[in-house]
Amino acid sequence: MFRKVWTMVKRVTIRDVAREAGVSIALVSFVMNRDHRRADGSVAYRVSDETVARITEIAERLNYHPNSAASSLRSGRTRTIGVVVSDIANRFFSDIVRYIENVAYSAGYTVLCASTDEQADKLESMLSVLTNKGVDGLIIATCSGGADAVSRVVDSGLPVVLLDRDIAGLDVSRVMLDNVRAGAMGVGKLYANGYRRIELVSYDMGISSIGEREEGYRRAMREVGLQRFARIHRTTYGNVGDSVTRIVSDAVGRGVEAMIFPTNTLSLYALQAVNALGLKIPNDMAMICFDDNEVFDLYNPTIARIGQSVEMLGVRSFELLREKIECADTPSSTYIVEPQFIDGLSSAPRLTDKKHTTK
Amino acid sequence: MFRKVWTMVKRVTIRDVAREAGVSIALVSFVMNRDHRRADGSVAYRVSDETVARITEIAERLNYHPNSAASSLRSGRTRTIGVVVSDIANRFFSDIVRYIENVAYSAGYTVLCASTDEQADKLESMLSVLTNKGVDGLIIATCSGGADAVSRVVDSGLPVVLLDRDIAGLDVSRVMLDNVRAGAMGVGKLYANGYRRIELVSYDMGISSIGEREEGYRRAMREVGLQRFARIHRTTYGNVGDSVTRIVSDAVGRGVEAMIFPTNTLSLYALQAVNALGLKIPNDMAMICFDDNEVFDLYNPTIARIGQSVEMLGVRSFELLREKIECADTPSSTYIVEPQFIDGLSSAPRLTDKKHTTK
DNA sequence: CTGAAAGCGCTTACAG
DNA sequence: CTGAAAGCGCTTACAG
Repeated sequence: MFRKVWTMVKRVTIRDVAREAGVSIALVSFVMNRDHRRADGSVAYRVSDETVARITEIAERLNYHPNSAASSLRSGRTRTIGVVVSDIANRFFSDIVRYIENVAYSAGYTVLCASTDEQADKLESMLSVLTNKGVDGLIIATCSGGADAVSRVVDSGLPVVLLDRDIAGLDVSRVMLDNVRAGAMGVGKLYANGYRRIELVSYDMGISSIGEREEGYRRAMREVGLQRFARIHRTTYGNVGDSVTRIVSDAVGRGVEAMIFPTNTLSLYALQAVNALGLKIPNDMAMICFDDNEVFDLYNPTIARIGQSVEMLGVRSFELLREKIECADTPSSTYIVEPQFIDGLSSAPRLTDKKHTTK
Repeated sequence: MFRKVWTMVKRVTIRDVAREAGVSIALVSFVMNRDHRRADGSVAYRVSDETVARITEIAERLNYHPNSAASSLRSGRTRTIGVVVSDIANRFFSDIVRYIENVAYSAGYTVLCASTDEQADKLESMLSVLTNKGVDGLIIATCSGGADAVSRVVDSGLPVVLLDRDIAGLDVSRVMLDNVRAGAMGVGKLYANGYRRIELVSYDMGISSIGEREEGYRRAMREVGLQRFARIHRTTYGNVGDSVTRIVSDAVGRGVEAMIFPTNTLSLYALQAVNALGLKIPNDMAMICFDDNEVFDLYNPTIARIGQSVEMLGVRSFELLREKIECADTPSSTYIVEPQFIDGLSSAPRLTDKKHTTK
């Protein structure tokens, strides 16, 4: 049965090309790889133009395609990278992966995807699958409890870029949002529009982005003298729906004027809660959401949110990874994406007859 | 520089395990692959339990991980599949890819993603990249003009499953929606709720799913005696926004009572148009959308739509592919997903004082 | 500027 | 039940 398959897909090898061209397989190999070598800057180009032309012509005519397993086995490189996120069906990550894919393919790399569902054991198993596959590097959005598994991969010497979520103390490149500023930004906008009792709905998940956004919120509340109103609600990932509704309902009952939902998933549950409770936004409660989703502009009223450039997150994380892969001495670097406030009626200036004091 | 990397990631090889265990490398190989062999049913299990235990224990202790490049080179299999869709950032496809990923990983396969942006030349280049990588099989949502490139891959003997979009005349497995029925379903629901002047907004793109949904619409209109109202508008992919708004505006002006938007992308643009035009749904115009998106339930009014099980699309396409990969003689089969109507207020019974005649 | 040769780490008949 | 040996198709020093 296998023999049948074998003969069907019988590949043209480098040997066939070499024979046809009357040169050695080494020369064919050299010609086929000249682009990569040039990109690396590692090897000088040394074959005459006519030889190159003849060999490439013959390769094309014979329909030669290098066997990448053989190439990988010999060279130790696969030109494949792994991208590990919490869930590729999560719009935030699927957008990023799309940009990574774009730049990776045009750089001659191929992308293996994996989702962790925010579970450390899945992260670990994904990392082991991908490293066994021999990926040249990894872009990782870690999850709570994932630090050890990621550290082990980093220690093995494999190039890693941390995306969106940090792990302290690792010598790796990083691409993340300025989360503290993003958290503070929500407070700033709401404050400027007359809201004072501003609360935050967050996760109890131990990932840096969440923690930093909370920190930004806290600091900003302090800075405008509202620390007495500061309150952070924490929901559990995977069980968010009901608790968000409960939290929002309770908050509105207590006279909370505005709430911030610092991830796209929380934001969607927040809108669901608003609908379920029949709240008038922003009169019953103002809100600022996070990330991007088409619903924010389609909803009535439009939803103000703090966005981050998924394009930059994707493109930069690939670029930083590529540098590490193609030049082992590249020092680690960090790229910080600035949050962008996208206005919406959900945080429109507060309508009120009584004046608020700042104090 | 490379030597440095080499020593850092110096792998434990099968030879080290064999030496440590005092057996041949062949036996180690056999033990390491026993699971896959069992799944194939192709080779009988023949090593004593104690030997297996000893070897696996040693492999674990030495932290042995098989080199998959070597394994692929020798065996001709990579345990990697390629998934080609139009855009992985499109919710419909990212959902499907997520399910494929789930089942693929648990079956020991890894997933390479690629997006075509509905461009045949990108499809072709993606297919060539993925086949060069030596994927064991491909799940393909083709695009307009992609038939030739896909046919060539199929002819090469590589297992292929067509997802969501058909190409006639190919001996491959298929997983698709019952598109004709889905198109008809929209008409049926609207008709039952009193709407008569029902039009369809579609693409001018040559993919089967679109064409079949149009066909279903046309047939259903004929069957309920409304062919005189049947009208299909075609927008151009990549330039949909403005034209949808124009089409909707014009339709409402002509007294059209309901419109069907037969893809998720068209649906989102439709909602944008409705907002831009300030239409009251369903009074100014009823609407039925397609696929799933959180906005449909969050929008006011809620949006009725025709959904398809992305889980089934993903899981089945992997299963059919796997069968083909692991048993070359498996005949092609087709799995049809039934459309599901999910109700919403956007197609609520028509409020009107004048009675409509069916004729 | 070009070639001969070693070898990457496995899997797979085949022989015992 | 187990081992010796060939070889998958490349890349890479090295020699000329």
